[in-house]
Amino acid sequence: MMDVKGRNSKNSSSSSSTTQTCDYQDEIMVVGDLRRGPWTVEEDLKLINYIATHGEGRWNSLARSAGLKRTGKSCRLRWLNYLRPDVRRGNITLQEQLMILELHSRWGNRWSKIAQHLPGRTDNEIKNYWRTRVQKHAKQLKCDVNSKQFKDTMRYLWMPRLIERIQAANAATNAVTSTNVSTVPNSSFTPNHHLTNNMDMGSEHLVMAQAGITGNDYGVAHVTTSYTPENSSTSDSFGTQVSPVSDLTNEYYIPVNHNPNPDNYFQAGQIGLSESITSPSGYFNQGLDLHSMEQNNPWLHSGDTSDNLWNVEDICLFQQQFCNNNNI
DNA sequence: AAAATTGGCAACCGCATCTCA
DNA sequence: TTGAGATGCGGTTGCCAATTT
Repeated sequence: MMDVKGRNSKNSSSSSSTTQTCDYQDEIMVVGDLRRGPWTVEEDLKLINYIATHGEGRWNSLARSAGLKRTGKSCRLRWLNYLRPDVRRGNITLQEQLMILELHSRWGNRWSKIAQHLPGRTDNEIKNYWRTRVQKHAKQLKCDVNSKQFKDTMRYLWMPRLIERIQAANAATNAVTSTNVSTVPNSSFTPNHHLTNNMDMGSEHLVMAQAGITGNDYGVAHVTTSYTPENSSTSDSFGTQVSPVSDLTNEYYIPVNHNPNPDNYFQAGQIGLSESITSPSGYFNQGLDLHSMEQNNPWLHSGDTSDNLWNVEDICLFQQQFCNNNNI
């Protein structure tokens, strides 16, 4: 592939190695036959029409055949990240945020893999979300995004809070739609139902179901247990507990098996989201009162669905109590 | 009101892996 | 088996709008 640098690149050495001259045209750099930079509507239409007729794949020849003066890579990226009809745009929902946090804690920066569990979201979008939102919080805390401190904060404060807000939203939705329950397909999650599907529902299913997203192929959830003070303070053989703060009753699994291979996590469906949002050593029973924290933080109820789920004061309080409770 | 800073995001790059002749 | 081209992935860049100073 021709190694050319566009206007976005600081490195101009490569372009000087080419024999072509640069010519700004409609604010888009043109090097030889190749255009770079933002796509025009015309180019988008060309790409859409070509793919509609011939399908996607073989991007280099596609670019040529479609009459696009772009690299194959550029065409592919444009299609996958922007033009594809099933690309979801707009704000990342609470459920999606929860999924991203959960999956990232498990897989790290495997954006593509994470994106597979967020229908319609691209790896690029998730990556951008992580960098702009999540890393921002790490920066505020003056800690590394990969540090245990930050991960703990994320897991024990941010994620439970997300769940609470999802539940709150669901409760409001259910209140509105409760008179029309019969219209909900059986694939949707219904609280207080003990459903059976051999535990084959992964966490994305749980979140989807919990979010009340219907009409998908996720099947039926298997909900096995409810939170009680007893089981909240004791762990199963995998140390799994449920946070009473989040009141996960009926909404998350208590895992019964452990699959050591993260790649098989969802396929096996043996471990639910609960594993990642549960508390260490019954932590939530030891005195942290997130509800009182919320009462002191009215902004938490602002209705913002982005990332105002916690602030630095929250986190400091959390960390202080965490250390106290664990004699750190 | 203007300048500086920040945040969000599209698009690019290099590298690794896959595919196929 | 091998090598060239295609594809996919994660990291990075830089534009631009919004916000702050």
